[in-house]
Amino acid sequence: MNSSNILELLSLESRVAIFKALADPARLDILEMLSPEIRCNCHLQDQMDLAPNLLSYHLKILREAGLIVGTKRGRWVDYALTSQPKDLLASALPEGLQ
Amino acid sequence: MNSSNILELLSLESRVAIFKALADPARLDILEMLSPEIRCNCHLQDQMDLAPNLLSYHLKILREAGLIVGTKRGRWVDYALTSQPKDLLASALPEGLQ
DNA sequence: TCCATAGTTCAAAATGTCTTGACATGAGCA
DNA sequence: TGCTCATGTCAAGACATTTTGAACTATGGA
Repeated sequence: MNSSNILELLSLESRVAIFKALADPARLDILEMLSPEIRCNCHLQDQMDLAPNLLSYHLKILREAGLIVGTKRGRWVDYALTSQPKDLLASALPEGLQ
Repeated sequence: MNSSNILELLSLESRVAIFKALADPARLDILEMLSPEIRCNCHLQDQMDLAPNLLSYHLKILREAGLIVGTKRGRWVDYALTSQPKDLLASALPEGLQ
């Protein structure tokens, strides 16, 4: 499926949610840490100097936008970029910017 | 100049401003109208059902993010996408999403 | 010059997002 | 069971953005 097909499936709301998720320094930092590899919440916590509940809040926004996924592992949660973040993003962009 | 070089030049602030600019339905609409061609403010005005001052506000945010440029033509202003919106956007993204 | 029009700017109210602190949940271990 | 730790949820306040209405600037034409 190419990105113009996905585009028709993404609502304006979802597209806006994706850009809102990206529009915050803390969340850009989180995505950069997740870019090379999967990270547990605890690792992000160590790196970021954010209250734990605030980190949770930012991770939730990224999750709801579809950019990351979290999987439980015992008491911890591992976060990773979703499998096609590039496609998702391309679908969210206006045509001329793809 | 490739996008990783541009990335080093873009401040975190500018990167966030780009995504904030994209994180609004009205502004995504505007960008889509500008994607195929240059449009005068008056044309956008006709299509968008926004108060003129509100349209001005949204155009300003897009301008300040570096996504569009406006050039005066008599009483009107023509708006267009900047020449490298794709590169700009790629520079603003976290590595794994480029 | 005077007027009408296209567009912008400003201040204030309405709305939305972020941050904080207190509390809840659920897994592991004694 | 009872305790601790990692994470998440909730409500309230702090802060930022959007929207509104009024006033302003600049251009073209009578």
